[in-house]
Amino acid sequence: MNGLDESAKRDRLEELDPEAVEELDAEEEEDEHDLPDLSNTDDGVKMRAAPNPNGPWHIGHARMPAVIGTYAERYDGEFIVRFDDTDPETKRPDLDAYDAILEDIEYLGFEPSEVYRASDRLDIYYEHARELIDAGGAYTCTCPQGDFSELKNSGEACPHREKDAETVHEEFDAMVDGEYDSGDVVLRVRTDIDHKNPALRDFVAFRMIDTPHPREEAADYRCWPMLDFQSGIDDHLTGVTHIIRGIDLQDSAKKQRFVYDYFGWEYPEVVHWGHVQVDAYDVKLSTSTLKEKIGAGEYDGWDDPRVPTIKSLRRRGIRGQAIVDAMVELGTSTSDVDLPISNIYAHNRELVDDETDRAFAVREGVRFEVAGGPGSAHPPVHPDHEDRGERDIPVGDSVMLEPDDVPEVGERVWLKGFGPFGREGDTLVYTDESIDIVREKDVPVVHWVPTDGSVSVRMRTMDGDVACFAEPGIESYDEGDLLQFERIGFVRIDEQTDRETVVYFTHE
RNA sequence: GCUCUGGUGGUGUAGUCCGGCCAAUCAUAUCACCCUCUCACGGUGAUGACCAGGGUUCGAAUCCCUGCCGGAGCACCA
Repeated sequence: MNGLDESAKRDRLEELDPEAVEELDAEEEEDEHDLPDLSNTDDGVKMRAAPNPNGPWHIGHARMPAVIGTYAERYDGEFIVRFDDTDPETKRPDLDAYDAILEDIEYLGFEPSEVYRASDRLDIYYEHARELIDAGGAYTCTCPQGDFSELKNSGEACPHREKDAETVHEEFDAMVDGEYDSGDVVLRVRTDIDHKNPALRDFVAFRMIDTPHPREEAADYRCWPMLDFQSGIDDHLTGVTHIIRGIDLQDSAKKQRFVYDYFGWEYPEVVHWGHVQVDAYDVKLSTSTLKEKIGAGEYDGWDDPRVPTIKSLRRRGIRGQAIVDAMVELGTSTSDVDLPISNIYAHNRELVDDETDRAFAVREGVRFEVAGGPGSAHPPVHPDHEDRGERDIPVGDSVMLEPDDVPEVGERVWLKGFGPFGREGDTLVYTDESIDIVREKDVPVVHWVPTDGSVSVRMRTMDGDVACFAEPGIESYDEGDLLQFERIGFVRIDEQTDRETVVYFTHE
């Protein structure tokens, strides 16, 4: 049977056992995935997100948990979070970011099976460095940075490369004990000094940093591992089977394989993906840029609607699932990808539309007296679900319309859920006509609010705040609830006070 | 300069390994129509792509060559 191709196999099976074909089809349907298959999954799947906790996450960061979380579910595996916080100086960790990141992951709908902090594990790295020295795989080097770079580029070893292990041990111990200052000495991995790719030649594994780590538990260490060493050791020790990382780390696996070879370890499967760009924002998707601008007061904080962070999307009422869906659709290709924010919106709309109650709100309301009419309006809570009941909007002497919806004198308009009106001067006069005028005469149907009793709303959008009035009744919603302002878009109730309701605009 | 690595509609993706079933999949986007007391949701339809040029072949998105364009690394950042 193995000599046959898929379709021939299927045809043959069809003859022998039609039911089995149906089962096969059902299985295939379940097997359809947005993400490509992982290779080598027989021994399980364990992946990791290894963020540097130097700030809360922007939208691009959501891709890692989205994809590895999805893979973990698909292969019945797991994923861990490891904070790669081994640079107390130039990429200094932000103490609040550890929990902020874990919250973001939870909001996206995933739970890591384990959480590590590299800064808790220095002794483990030292231990492995010593083993590596014993294996002849590392040496201490006091070359000035520029000098080594020149030697390296011409494929020449530096004089320190042939030191005996004993000396290297002594010097490394002194590094660990903090007896050197920043820049004085490093521990290098002995790779291949004339490897054709200069990027892989004898890279740095440990260096000295004078600035104490912000975490108290790690503040006494001065000898810090570099990413390629630390991450390589940890991936093996924590049982990671599959690594996904950016194309900027394309050489990491190649560097780390030298270390793995010294230890006799097997390297995990690796997938590289490109960068994600999200449209619709003026700011770069960069933690340090955001930190700077927020610090300078250009934005209100990490959840300002104008800022491309996960916290911002969350506050706007976008479901974590919508972000995950959009990210998973991007796949894992090595080229850079553009993610239109509208894609996240489309997924969100699909998730929330059916269960979100409707309400009226007008921006820049134009006031009209009303004459006649039923005195109160009863539009449905949701047009597709009569069983959810109807709203009750008492109408006093006047209503407000949006400027675009104001009819000309003599024209008619249908106030949604209320009835037909004709404009006479600045008064809307009830005409008591049937809905046929909408169906047959193209009378526009518009939303509105009563002047009396409507609620002052501040709607925060990506383009700034908009003052609105919303129908009475929205006070009864809780903070965190979603609403659809009919003909405007979805909003999330952020804050209810006596004076006003603050909502965040989600999307149309 | 050296070394990696890519290029399918506006966007993302399938197909590329093992050439034909690809006049190229699906989603989103945009437009139109239908439904509708929302411009939401839903339905129907339309728009729109194999980077370029050569070669191999009966046949190329797929293989080969050249070119063009892009991304990344060559840090005591992650």
